[in-house]
Amino acid sequence: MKKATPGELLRQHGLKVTSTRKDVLDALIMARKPIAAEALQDALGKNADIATIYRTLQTLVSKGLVYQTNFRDRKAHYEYQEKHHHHVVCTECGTREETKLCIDAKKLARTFTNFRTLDSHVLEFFGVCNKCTT
Amino acid sequence: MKKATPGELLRQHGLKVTSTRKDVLDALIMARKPIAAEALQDALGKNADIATIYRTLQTLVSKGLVYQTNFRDRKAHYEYQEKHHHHVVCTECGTREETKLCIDAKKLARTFTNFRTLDSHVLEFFGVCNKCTT
DNA sequence: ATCATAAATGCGAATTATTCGCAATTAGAA
DNA sequence: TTCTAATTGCGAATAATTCGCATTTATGAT
Repeated sequence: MKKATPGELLRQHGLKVTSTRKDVLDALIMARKPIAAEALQDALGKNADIATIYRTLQTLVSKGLVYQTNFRDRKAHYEYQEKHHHHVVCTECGTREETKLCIDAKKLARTFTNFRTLDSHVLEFFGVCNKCTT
Repeated sequence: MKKATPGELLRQHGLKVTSTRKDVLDALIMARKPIAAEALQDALGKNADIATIYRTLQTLVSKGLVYQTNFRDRKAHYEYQEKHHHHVVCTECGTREETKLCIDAKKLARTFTNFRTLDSHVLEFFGVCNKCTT
């Protein structure tokens, strides 16, 4: 199957298709990495209002289309979630890399929590990258 | 072995023992749950400056004495890390509960990342609690 | 114990990320 | 096409966190 367009993705998730939403989602897909709201605005060439961007991001996160995380740098980062994954952050230089390292939360939810189901999780690793270690 | 006092903990981690640091660490130990900087100041009876509290928290986090996380509510939460654990957050009512559900990052680091070692990780689960589900 | 010094603190002000209120616009159902 | 609820844009407001700098303090050496 070919990849869905931003508009199709929005529709599939029961969202009204507006140009801002398409633009934001498209920029997130292009970025291929976690990106903060302001950087997203830059990517959009200032064509979008920052408050609208924040509202749009909230919406996308609530639908599971976008992964929201934070790297201990006081701002939220957003990433289009094509396939689920997490990151390793270097506490020295801030470099981030993707990792497949993950946890099967859904399967373990009932054993380890009182929640019936878990919708999502945030998982980020911190360490010192090889460049900074030497 | 009996539990170390805040002062001893600080010394063990190579930190200067100051009264603010002892107070902050003590308040965190008493809290027994994640707490934001401002709430910590309240717990301290306003006796400590908020900027100092933030600096102290950074220090404690960098030494691994304190776990810093965020629950998608725009502020950082800090918790004394006596034994390692994480949380499940209800996206409806904000309730948080502890969970033992975790991942053995150190063991898996070399297989899944290019980092030699991982110092810490943030892991938080989001779902809808039983009260809000019904 | 006293001293010297680097580290930690307190204060106020500055930043910066994020949200709010409201009027104007727009997507999608009828 | 029309109607209506949802979305947007704008400006201003909040709230969390950090900064600069003068003052104080903990600790190691004398």
